[in-house]
Amino acid sequence: MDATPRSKTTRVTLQDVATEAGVSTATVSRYLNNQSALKPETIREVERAIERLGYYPDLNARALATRRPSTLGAIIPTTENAIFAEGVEAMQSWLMARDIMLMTVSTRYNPEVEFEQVRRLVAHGVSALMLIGNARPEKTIQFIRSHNIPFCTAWSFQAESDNPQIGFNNVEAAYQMGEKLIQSGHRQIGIIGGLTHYNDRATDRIQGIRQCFADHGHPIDDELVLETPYHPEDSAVALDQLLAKAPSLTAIFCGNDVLAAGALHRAHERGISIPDELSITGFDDIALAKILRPQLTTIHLPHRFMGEMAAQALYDAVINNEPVKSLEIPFSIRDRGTLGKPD
Amino acid sequence: MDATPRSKTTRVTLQDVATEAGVSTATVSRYLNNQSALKPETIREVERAIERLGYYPDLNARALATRRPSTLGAIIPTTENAIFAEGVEAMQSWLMARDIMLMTVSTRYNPEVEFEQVRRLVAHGVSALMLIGNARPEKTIQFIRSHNIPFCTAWSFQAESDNPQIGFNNVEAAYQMGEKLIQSGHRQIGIIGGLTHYNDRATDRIQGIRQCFADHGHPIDDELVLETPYHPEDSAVALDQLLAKAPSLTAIFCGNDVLAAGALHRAHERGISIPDELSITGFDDIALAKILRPQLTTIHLPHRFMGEMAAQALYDAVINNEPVKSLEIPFSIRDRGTLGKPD
DNA sequence: AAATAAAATGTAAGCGATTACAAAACTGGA
DNA sequence: TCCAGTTTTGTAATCGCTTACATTTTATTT
Repeated sequence: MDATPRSKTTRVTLQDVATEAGVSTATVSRYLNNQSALKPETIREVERAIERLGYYPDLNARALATRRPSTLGAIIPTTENAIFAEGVEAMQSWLMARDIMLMTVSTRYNPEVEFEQVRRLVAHGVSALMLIGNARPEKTIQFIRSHNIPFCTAWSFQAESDNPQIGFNNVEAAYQMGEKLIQSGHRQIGIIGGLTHYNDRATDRIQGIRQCFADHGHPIDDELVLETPYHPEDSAVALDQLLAKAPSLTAIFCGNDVLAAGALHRAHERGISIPDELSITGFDDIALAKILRPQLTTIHLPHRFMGEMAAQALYDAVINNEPVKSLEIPFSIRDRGTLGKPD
Repeated sequence: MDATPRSKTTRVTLQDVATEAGVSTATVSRYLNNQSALKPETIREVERAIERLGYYPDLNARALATRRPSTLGAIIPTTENAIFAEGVEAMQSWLMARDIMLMTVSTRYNPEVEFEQVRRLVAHGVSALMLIGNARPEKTIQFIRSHNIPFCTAWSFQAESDNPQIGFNNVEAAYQMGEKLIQSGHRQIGIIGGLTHYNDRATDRIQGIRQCFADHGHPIDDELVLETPYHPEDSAVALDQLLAKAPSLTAIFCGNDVLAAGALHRAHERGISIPDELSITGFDDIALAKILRPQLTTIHLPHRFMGEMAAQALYDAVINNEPVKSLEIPFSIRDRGTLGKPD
């Protein structure tokens, strides 16, 4: 294969290849970027030199010289929730096929960390950025804008935001789930949502479901709306609290599938039969949703698709130098086993 | 904040800052790298210039000039399995605190893709690499070695491998789970393992459990050892096959928690009571394990810890220019609800 | 065969940083 | 006041690549 062992320290450079092939660096570079015509003979010569030396280009140096996009950045709250992991992985494959690297970093839902990560990625020369959601301190977007870096937000689509967005309408989705609940006969429900601080997805979902119930004449009391971190244990505690406050609840709307799983688990522990005695709804439709018993009634989101669309939007933006186009992604309700009719 | 809006195209460079501050680029650079002493007055001048211009260094250019490590690479099979996602996230935090960027890419369990990704990351100038497991075509490690890039493998620790490894002994872990099964009275079990092709974790786990049962005089028949992709649906199918072949099985050893979840789900569908009629064991102890009913009996691995250790090992290697030190990570069995005694 | 156009290659100036080495500006002691 | 010894700062080469422009080769036309 790439035979000759080279010195410990030095790297094989374009120059080395050029010398080996008996041509100039420009010619090798042309070969690499298959631009203007080279003599077949020269091509062969260069190819052999590259082969012999085991040369591969230094992409940083290239980026420095061309100022052409070679990496994009994605900043997500966490990779632990499959919801983002899947989307980012899809983004990555899509971009990689076009020879663009995706740098992914996470923030643990902390807006200050997010700001730091933005700076870092920008310093690293990413030519575009994807962020999750629209809620964050102003300075973050300001910083991105002031550096003329194309960006989009994803996993959320809010008519009122002027960010370029590749996402779905969380309010509407929650609202529709609400209608489903009402249709099934539920009148008094509790909510276990995510922490809404700087999290528009969590905020919108709660707002959507409350709006819906209010519109139908069954407003949800403030004290039946709980916010917790996205962990099953927290959700379990929340369920207990909810049931303590209002034993007559017939359904729990959860801000995502992880919370729903936690609630479901706790309900089982308490010997509550789902969905006969209590209905539970999720949000996201992660793989987990189909493994639980009963399978989770939840809202399906095409995460991979969304990731690809985001990748494409940013790609187009940096390649064609256009503004990033927003795109609203559709969702759908997956009616499975945790939503039933109250007695 | 960083006030003055700058031209669309140009980037603020060291030179700009130098001019603005009325000093040379060397001085600004010195300020940035807080090396030799600068006059307090000069420092103030430079700071103000940086502030005014909103300057931040181009890390690629810096990397080019210094040839000092600024990014490491991690190549994992997939981010969709929480097992890797968690570990990598821990790596990342650890490194970020030391101002090193981690570039993560995934391979979808394809060794050719992995090779490609290695090349890519190397071209991108990562100064060290982490790979998952030891099983892969020789050329991959050869390539890394030939470029004098420090690396380690993780999630697997095999005495016979001469790679630097930060991982645990999969054979031994599976063996211990086997002893637990035998201790509980199981004599005839089936195995649903991952695809062993270029996957030493899957291979070792299967080997460990078989070895154990063989050692105790109850060898497991070849046809009761199935390999499937890591998806619950595949595992469900596998369970059906196993039960068709040998209805008298009293337990199923699964290669990871996802497979266990799939088997568990299918068992429920078939009305098989777990663990009374059938025991199921998992491997990894992902968050899911505690949400299932019954909670999964599985092998706990400190993923975050492993990630941090890998980060540390590579960091030490690139900073101090030492060889990467191997480290065996301990595991432990979490005995929960899916392992019972056969009738 | 000479003149001219087209094709292929080479030269050298960047890209944005760092860092030897050199020069300038201060010290303080005689 | 002058000189040696420190501090502080500047000059310019360099990292590995791309690319505008210049130059040489080759092909085409007359």
